[in-house]
Amino acid sequence: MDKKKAKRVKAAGWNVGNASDFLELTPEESEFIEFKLALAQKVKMLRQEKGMTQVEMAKAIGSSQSRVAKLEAGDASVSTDLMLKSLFSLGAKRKDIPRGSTRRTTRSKKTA
Amino acid sequence: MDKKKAKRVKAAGWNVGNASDFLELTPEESEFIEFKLALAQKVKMLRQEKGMTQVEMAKAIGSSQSRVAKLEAGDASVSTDLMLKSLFSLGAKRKDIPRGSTRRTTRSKKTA
DNA sequence: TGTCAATATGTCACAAATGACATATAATGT
DNA sequence: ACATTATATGTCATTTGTGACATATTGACA
Repeated sequence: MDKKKAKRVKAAGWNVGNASDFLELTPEESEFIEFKLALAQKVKMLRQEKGMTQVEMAKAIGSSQSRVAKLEAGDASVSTDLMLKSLFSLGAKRKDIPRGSTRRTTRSKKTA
Repeated sequence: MDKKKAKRVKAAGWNVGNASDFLELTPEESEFIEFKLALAQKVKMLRQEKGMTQVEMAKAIGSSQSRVAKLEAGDASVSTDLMLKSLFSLGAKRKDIPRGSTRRTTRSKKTA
């Protein structure tokens, strides 16, 4: 069924328990998760654009490299608060907050 | 100096310590706070549009009336996560997330 | 006036997120 | 191959947010 989405979410590090659990996601849950994933991507993008390392980024927001890594991976243990603080600390404004749907930038694995 | 902003923030329930502390807010801190205030307003607006009470709203997001009240008041003890969950549970989509600046809807007090 | 529903405010035990740290795994250059 | 730097993953003690509850305030309607 909605395997595509399941894979997207799972791939981004969300612990959705098991596949059938996942399919129980309400629309608002999906909306929320996708928003967080979009935030995560944006943070990673902006940081790289600025040529910063995760360590530098961490220092900028008073956190640690490991947390930044989890943040960018879209880990469920990271709050939107931290993501937004990161975004803003990268110079983003309110209007830069992602609204469109989560875009896959990677070229999809090579069907090994 | 920036008294207008100070009043706006303070009025919304942010504990900014004292006025001089407040003036030390970095641009990203301001951006973050204003975003949260905009979220709070939007939640209140949508809920009222739907003719829901805070109690109903609370049940919808698995929380309590008091927390919803604090949320809508822009209380600093409420996370953006809860605000976003509320927004989405009210049927908002990602594109409904506020981007513009915080608008005062009230007609400004009548100069006592 | 009193009553009733909605909202606001304060507190607290519990749960969730945090930064820090260790360590593993890329990635890049020599 | 070996360094070196960047990023990923896992764990944990402390901090922060949470729902629940009591209670106060507000507003509307008789």
